[in-house]
Amino acid sequence: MEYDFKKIEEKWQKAWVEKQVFNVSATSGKKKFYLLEMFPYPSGKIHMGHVRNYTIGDAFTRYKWMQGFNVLHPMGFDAFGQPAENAAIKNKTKPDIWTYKCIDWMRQELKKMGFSYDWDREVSTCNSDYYKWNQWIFLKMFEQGLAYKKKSSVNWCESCETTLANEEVVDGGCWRCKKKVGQKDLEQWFLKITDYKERLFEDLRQLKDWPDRVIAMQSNWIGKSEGVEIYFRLEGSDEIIPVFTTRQDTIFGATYIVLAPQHPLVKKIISGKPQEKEALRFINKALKESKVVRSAEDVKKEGVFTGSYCINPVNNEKIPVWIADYVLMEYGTGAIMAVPTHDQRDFLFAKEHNLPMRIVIRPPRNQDTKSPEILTEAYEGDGIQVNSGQFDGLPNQEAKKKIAQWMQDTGIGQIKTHWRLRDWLISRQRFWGTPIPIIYCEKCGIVPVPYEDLPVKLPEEAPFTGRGGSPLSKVEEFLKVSCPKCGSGATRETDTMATFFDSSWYFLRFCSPRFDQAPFDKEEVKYWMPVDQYIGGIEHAILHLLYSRFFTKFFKDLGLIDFDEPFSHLLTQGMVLKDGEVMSKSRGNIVDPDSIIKKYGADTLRLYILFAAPPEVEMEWAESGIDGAFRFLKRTWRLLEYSSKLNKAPNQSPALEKKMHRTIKEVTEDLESFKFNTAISRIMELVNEIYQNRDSDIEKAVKTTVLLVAPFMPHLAEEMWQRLGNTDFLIRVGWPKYDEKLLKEDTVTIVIQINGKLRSKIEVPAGIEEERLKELVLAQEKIRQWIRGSPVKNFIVIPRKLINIVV
RNA sequence: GCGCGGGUGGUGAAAUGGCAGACACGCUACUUUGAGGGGGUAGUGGGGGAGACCCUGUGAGAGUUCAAAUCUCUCCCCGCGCACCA
Repeated sequence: MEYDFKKIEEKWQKAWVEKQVFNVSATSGKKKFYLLEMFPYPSGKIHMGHVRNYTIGDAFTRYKWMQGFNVLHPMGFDAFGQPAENAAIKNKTKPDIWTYKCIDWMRQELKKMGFSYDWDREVSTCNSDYYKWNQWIFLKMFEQGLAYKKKSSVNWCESCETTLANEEVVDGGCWRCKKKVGQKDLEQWFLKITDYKERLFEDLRQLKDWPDRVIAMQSNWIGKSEGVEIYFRLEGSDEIIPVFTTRQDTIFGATYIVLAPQHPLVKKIISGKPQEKEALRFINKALKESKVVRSAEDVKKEGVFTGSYCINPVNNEKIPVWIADYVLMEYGTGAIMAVPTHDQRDFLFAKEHNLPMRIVIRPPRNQDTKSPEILTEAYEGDGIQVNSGQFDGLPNQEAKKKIAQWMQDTGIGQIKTHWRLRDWLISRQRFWGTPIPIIYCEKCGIVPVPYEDLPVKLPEEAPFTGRGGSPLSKVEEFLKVSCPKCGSGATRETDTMATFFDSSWYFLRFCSPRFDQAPFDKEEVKYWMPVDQYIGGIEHAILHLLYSRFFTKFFKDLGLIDFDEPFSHLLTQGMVLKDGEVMSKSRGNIVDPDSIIKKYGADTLRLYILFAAPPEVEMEWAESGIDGAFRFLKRTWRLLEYSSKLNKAPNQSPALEKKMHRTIKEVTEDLESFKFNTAISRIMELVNEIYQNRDSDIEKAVKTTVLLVAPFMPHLAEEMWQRLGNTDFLIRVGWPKYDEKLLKEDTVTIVIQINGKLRSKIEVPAGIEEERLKELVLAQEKIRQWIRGSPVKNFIVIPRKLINIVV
């Protein structure tokens, strides 16, 4: 009875589809569970990262089914994006043809893994019946003033001829083509996510079942900080330069201020100064650089003196005004007060350019506050105020509050809350995305496309040359329209939406994927949402999750839903590495899941990937581990042979029964916290125990084993279940239960330590009294020799576990 | 630079204050009269010992504790994220 995985896997994959076992509908009275994995970009082939993500999700889905939940587990494709356009340029094909081919391919591969998806709910974001609702949502946002246009200096990739969000710039280069990114001024569409900053920040508290790490990243990204805006007057002028700081306690140590190169006052300040030429050269150079300049270690702190001075309002000191590219126009007021003694970046800059310093906070152990020149680095910690006028002697945290209030009272500054979060640029000068449903009319201006005219469809044909902006702008029949308001000639917006827009609400679409009255059916969403368990890569910890949270809050405000947060539980899985590196085409270290499936079957791949490491951490791909997984499958399979001999077998072994119940308990607990690796190892132990007891009645234990492995290796489990004489699909069979009474042990082994070192063990009745235990231990020959008459200073008893004798 | 993870045998990893290395991979020996990534049994952190056993050991160092892989501090290294965030 060979284990023919190919035949078995095909058989059950077919059966699941034919009997529609994973097709669900909202059924009131039935407890629901919505499990979602981040849908893939259809690049063509699935990679190990997908396999890991979806295997984790599938195992949990099947477990939830067996627990009696009505489980929604959908799959779709995040199908818009630049690779399709690049493929069109390169291969003289069309983005839609390329994309749909890739989707077909990937769907095939996902099916071969035996994942429990309700395929009837599949969506692709590039279908007009999906992106129509992107446009609908955009129009709603436009009505609310949440979608607006502004001119803004954006990252511009010459190679891709497109704007890039800051998020899309990696090491000063385009995140796709890696080429250097410059800047360009364009009228762009933005979404006013900043209107939601308080709620996005406050509601993080609701997300108790998200990893702390992700909460921390989101929190830092939104970046609420309380501080003071301080007003510096330009010397010999009425011009005021506002500066935001959270370190107002260091204001007496501000020895210069620095403006961003884009600061509006820069040109005025330098004009007519001897430094003007040099300053202009520096500014022009800085403006050409992309906005995202990440500090490499060897990057010098570059900057120039403007020739102007301003007045530090707390002590009327005249301090120089500099320009430097380490100050960003986008953050704060585009100007900073520099305190080199207490900010490391300012310190490095001051050293480089020979600027003055003053210590204003004394570290707890350091008395010398007169010689800043001997410092080797800035002191950023807490301490006592010095050289700070009336605030001398106060602990700086206390001074922080007092100084803020004093500034507010005297008008030197104003207490302000500052947020880091900026509005979201969604315009893309690309073809393969959702057209922004806006029309420009010479008479009426910006006119939204009427709802009844949606969707604004992408044209069938467009020239894909890769040059000179978006292909859409060259398609006449798309471009030329009549104004919906006045009927005169007008043109369409040719920008398309960033694909993050598409994925910010797909989890809602899955609840009613064919609904044609609105993006989603309120009633369906009411039943299924929120997503009970969301699973995906850590790389989406900020943007995708933040945007999805933003959309959810927006829908709530529209009255379409009644919850604040879309994802109750979040699991971020680790990456799959090969030889310590991420698998990638460029590194040439990709292991194709398909080749593993051919050789060993999907169940083996699933088992291996779950067994190799806990889901949250990176896992190292080691092919040798596959053999072990394959062996375990065959070993489990062979249990059938022994169970066929069952009839003759005498009673069940009590030890085996005990092990069985213990295993059920442990596996259940492990699954609840996604510890698949230890869950599997416990099942392995149970199987080992069955083999030890194969001469007794093992029927119950084998059946239990089949149920326990069902989430991990479902094809094999279904086949075994059937051969054991059952007819139900496993997801409809209840998850096994354990008997608490059988878990109790009559005796326990207690470890005996002397001075913390393991010296002996003793087996005693489980309920033994402490005094009796003490007697027994001290009577042990070995223990007597170790103690050798020294007085026992301490005798620590940890019930049922351990004794430590201190002598 | 900032933020977040992590460092345990030859390998993937267990153990989250209480027996370090569960479960696997690999390796070694034996075994099964049928080879080719078959099954079974035993062994396997390092050092010492014929042996019962002993010493030692979780990146380095210090601390807390009866007891530390686990908690605290300093340092080193690796990975990931980021908008030099004032």
